[in-house]
Amino acid sequence: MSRSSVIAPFQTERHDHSSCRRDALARAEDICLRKGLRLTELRRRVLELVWSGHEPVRAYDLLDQLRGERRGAAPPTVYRALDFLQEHGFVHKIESLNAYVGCAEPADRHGGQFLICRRCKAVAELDDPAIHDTVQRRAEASGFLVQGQVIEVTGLCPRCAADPAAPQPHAHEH
Amino acid sequence: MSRSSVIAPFQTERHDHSSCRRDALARAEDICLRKGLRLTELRRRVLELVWSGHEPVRAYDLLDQLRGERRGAAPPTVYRALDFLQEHGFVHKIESLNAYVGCAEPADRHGGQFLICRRCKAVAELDDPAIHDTVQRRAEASGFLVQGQVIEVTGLCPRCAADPAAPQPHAHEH
DNA sequence: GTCGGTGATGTTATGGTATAACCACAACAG
DNA sequence: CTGTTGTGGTTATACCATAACATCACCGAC
Ligand SMILES: [Zn+2]
Ligand SMILES: [Zn+2]
Ligand SMILES: [Zn+2]
Ligand SMILES: [Zn+2]
Repeated sequence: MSRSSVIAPFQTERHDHSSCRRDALARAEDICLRKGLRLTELRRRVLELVWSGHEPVRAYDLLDQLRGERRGAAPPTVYRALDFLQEHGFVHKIESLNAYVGCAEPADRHGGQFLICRRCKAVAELDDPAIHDTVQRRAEASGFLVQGQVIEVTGLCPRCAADPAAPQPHAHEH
Repeated sequence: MSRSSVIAPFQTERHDHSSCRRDALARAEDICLRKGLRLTELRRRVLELVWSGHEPVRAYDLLDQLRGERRGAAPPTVYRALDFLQEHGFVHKIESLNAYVGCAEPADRHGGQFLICRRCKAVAELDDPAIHDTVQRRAEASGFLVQGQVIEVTGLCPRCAADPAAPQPHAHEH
């Protein structure tokens, strides 16, 4: 058996998410220290907010939260922090949702493959070589030079598929 | 040899694009006739505009063109037409560009797999079973119930990869 | 020390994408 | 004729993202 390609699996309803968040921040701090990157207070806080759950977070939701904490927060505030975090692999953008999720394995650069639950909104991240290589090979078969892959699969996570009536612990409030 | 999985290949610099456009419109008219769908003047015109080239077209570019032809054109005008065309498979949305391309094989419903040239902006569409099945299998291996796939590959088309200095026949004017 | 460069953030404004809500009207079935 | 449905007009607003310039902290050169 090779290692699982699931690098951020769907979570059980009552997992200890504070440890997810803590681990992600610790990893980011470690990587920035080793690479000489500046994980400033703002960038650290935005990463922490993105890790408030396993659902993609929208930029203006982040902005609303920042406005409650920081004088003068504006769209560029959050987009610049997100740019930094994306550039160094700490968060991914979900193109089909215009929203952002934390990456659980930022150490190695990867495009990311995402399973997005339509019902509970949770996202799991794969880094499956079979998917990556198949896409790469079939694109090259058309003479195309591949530089990046966007792979976003929508559907139902195991829990929502099993019990469509179950509560949705992570659903956004509106 | 099985049939090629490329359903909308990259075009040569000087292909007869008016026949691409004409064929796409004829196919759409035929399908709508057989399915009892109403390809109205507006919808037909939007489809024609989307087929102005092989590059994704933005909704507000369509709107600008409609405004020159039609009194009272507004965002809902174009988005409603695009909704119809997407729903019935005549156009696809490129999520990573927020733009729309015509589909050359609208007969069978498919998510579409897109090769997007960063340089000339042209898009080729694949409908590769190997990609589709690999994504399906690997997602199911995580217990995920797949409902839709977004596959968008960015890079360089054969012509741009071969000659990075060549002119870009389809580039948008600004 | 202070000068100047660099990178991060503040600040204002704008551009780009998409939908809500309500209205008018045509086509059609009962 | 009348109610229903589908299409598009119209107005307004929400949501997503960047441009451009100002300010400030930091740090090394001198
Ligand atoms: Zn968690
Ligand atoms: Zn779910
Ligand atoms: Zn063509
Ligand atoms: Zn190209």
